Amino acid sequence: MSDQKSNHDTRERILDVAERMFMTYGFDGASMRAITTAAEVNLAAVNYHFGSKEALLCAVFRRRLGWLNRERLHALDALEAQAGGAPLKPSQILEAFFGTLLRIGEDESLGGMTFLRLLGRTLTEPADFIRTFFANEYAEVIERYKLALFRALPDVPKAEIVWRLHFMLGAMSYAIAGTDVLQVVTGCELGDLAGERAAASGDDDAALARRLAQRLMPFLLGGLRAPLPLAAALPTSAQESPAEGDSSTEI
Amino acid sequence: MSDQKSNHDTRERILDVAERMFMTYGFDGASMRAITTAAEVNLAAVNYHFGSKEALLCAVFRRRLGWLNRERLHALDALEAQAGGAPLKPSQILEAFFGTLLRIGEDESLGGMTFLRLLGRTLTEPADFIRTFFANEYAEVIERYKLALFRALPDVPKAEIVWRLHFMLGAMSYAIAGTDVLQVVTGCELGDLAGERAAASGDDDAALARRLAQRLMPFLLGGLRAPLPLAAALPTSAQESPAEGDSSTEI
DNA sequence: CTACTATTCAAACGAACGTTTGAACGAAGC
DNA sequence: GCTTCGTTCAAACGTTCGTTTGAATAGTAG
Repeated sequence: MSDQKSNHDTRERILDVAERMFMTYGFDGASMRAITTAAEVNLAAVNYHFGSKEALLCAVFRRRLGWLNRERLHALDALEAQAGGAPLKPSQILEAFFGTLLRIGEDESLGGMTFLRLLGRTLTEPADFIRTFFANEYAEVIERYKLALFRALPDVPKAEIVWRLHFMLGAMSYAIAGTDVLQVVTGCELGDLAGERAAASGDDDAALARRLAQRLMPFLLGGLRAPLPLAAALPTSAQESPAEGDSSTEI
Repeated sequence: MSDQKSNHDTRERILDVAERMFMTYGFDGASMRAITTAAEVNLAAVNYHFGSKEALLCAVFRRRLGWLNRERLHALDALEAQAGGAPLKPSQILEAFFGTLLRIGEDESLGGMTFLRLLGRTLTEPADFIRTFFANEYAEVIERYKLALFRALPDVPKAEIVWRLHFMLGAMSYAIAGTDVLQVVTGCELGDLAGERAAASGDDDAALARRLAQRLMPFLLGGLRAPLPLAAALPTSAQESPAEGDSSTEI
């Protein structure tokens, strides 16, 4: 019955199934019994190999985020080396950050759209262990990219850049998680998207990922370089907020 | 001990507490026992007044979304009446849609930031009853605004507008839900945001909501009007995709 | 063959969950 | 006063959850 399940085969099979079920049903909604049954392993296997359900979720993410964060840092290193000390272009930075992420969706061996959707969805889960896990996992990468954006946009207040980075992450997360409500909401009574998605279901998810990237990147860039809001009614932070008069057209 | 709890007082108190606890712990994470204990009502009160936990969540949203959707439709009606048949400006449409939403955050009697955060968070919950509930609740409003955007941006392919509406909803949802991971992620080692939020905690949430709106609207508008992606590698949908050459600067 | 380690398995554990029940309570109508 | 109806209450129901346990089963080295 059991073909050749080496020691690591069970672990990997659990991770694959857990990735898919956490994505579909959420962390609370995917029970250990459902996961282990679908993975055709014993109920106790998860606790034996990973320790707990929470540790399993972290393991699911660690398997993918290692590659992602490494690749993101390499991409930034390469860009900065190529620029030779000069500030990067915002479009380059976004391409390195979001393009690398979206490439996961095109490659099933990196997790594919399943992992992308899981990632986008899990970022909003309120459980504490998830929050601290992602904070630790993302800290270095975010810090590097934030500094790169600061250098790329010296005339934009740093707080504004952080806000917009926040907005961009949100737009991306929803976009990739969005088989949900929003797909239903925005897709109602419009055949175009449905038709596109139906046509894409024939292809791999890879095509959908490429299309998503092509659509998302210009949006993010447009948002990042949008005119600054008027400085009125922002009396608290008396930080660097001068000279946004003409930056509105040039940022 | 019990002051003067009229019949409706219990219902309202349950709704208030449920709103806050669903926001903090999520739908699964907030147990009936925790909710009823915090509301100082009997455990059976929820099932008596609302029928079930799922119905309670829907009631929490219905209490707020009624006002929101009505206001959104009125705002659009007013704009279109004022324009007298001419297409609206995209900024007007976004202001009517997102500005109305963000005004909730400024008014505690409309739910305040608590409800905004709950809304942003719940939109990603994978439970089926939540998806269908929001789909029904939002259908009319989204349809109206989508058509308004189509008329406002006649040179932009409709599918592209829907994508960008999707992105905007995502950016907004994350922005308002974002006490979470993203606040931690983007806030690490940057004193500005933390300082701003600390300073804002002195004020109401209203100040935070206003600041958020001021920051979010330009970002969304910039994303909506960003240059279109190149039509290359999009062979499937042979729809209206001409004339994006100069629309990149003017949309 | 034996001993040992790593893994799998069926079974059970205690806790927490959403929901139901039937009695008790209190104000209003006749 | 008595009944009626909407509401509250303590208690329990049955289910499902994540986790633990101890025996059974390979696979490997001595």
